[in-house]
Amino acid sequence: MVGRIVAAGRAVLAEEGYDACSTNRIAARAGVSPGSVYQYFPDKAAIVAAVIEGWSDETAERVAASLADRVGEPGGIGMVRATIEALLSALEADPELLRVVSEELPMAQHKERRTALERRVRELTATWLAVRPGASTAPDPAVSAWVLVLALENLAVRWVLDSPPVPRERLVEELVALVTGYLSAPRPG
Amino acid sequence: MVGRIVAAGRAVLAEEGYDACSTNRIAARAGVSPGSVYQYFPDKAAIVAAVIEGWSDETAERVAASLADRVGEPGGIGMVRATIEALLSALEADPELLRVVSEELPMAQHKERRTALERRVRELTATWLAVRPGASTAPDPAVSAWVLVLALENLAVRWVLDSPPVPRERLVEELVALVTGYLSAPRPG
DNA sequence: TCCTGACGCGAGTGATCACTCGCATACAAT
DNA sequence: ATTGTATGCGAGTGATCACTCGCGTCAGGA
Repeated sequence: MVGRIVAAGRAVLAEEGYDACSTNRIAARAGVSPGSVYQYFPDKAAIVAAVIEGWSDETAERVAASLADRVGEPGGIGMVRATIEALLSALEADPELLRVVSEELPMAQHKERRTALERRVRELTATWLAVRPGASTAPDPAVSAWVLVLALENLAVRWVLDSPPVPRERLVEELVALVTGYLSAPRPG
Repeated sequence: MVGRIVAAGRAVLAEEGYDACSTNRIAARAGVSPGSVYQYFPDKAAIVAAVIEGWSDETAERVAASLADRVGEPGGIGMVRATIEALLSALEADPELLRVVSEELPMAQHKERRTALERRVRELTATWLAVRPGASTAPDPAVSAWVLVLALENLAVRWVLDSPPVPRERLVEELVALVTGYLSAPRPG
């Protein structure tokens, strides 16, 4: 029952957008009455939160799995490319919901949930940066991870949502160049 | 009178957030009656649009001026750094409004206005990339500009809004490294 | 002084929507 | 059969808010 409501919420959000996502609409979509919804959720925000949590977990899992599996491996360009591919695939899985989450939802309520995803990926990235060959000469991995994750996140999201005239392969090459270039850039220190 | 309303709208948006930004509140803040507002604006969205337009123009002007003045100059690291500084300064000018614009406003209505800002900066960047020394060996300037602008935009915005523990000087160094590293990264082609 | 019309006023209106409450139903225990 | 309970129902409610409309007010011209 909870599952049905969350699934309906997700469907309504993805298909009709946040503005059209009223509690009655979710209930109708789930095939239950508006009253029943409130036996399982305290308010509308909780339903939306559950939808976002589900999507966020799915997305994070895909990216994190790709990173976590290889944190100990000899770092190389293959690792970078594989992670970028994983990120793109994860975001491409449900573009409509991605659009709602990143463009329509009032961020105030869901900021923490979204940053949790980012933080998880960032920590994995920092770990990988720290153990990678040549790490001793590099600056603070936490800062580098922050830069890389935010840069890649925005580029990947915008590519999926705005579909600019850049083929996917080309995008991957650009992102790989961005990461490797940044990591090997000369520093003033 | 129009100016007063727009100024009030901007103040309410920046100080109280989008949710609290009702037409009556804007009117009260402007010291006029709700009815009077509708002699100058067709609806609430128009007021918000005017506020965003003003902020967007200010912001774009600062960044574009810094870029446009130097498009013909011998490109170098100084140019990159100066532009990044200009971007940061522009976004730091009104952090509260930046927060509302990038986190609270329903993007659906204002997407075009926001992308106009990005497009303007992107085109200037593409021009600079095309005439810069070594441009002939580089790939499509439009693609590179797209990558750079979106990456820098997100990093700058998040730095201003989330104030991570990275000093401003350090951030500038990281962003310069990101740009120079990307532009000098080896390509498969 | 009187007229006039444009400007601004603010209580009111209609619609929307999150949320509630009393009822029906189905099922379990006796 | 009868009672008790939990589950779902859906019309209703109260609050919010964008927007309107009829009135007062105060210019400036005669």
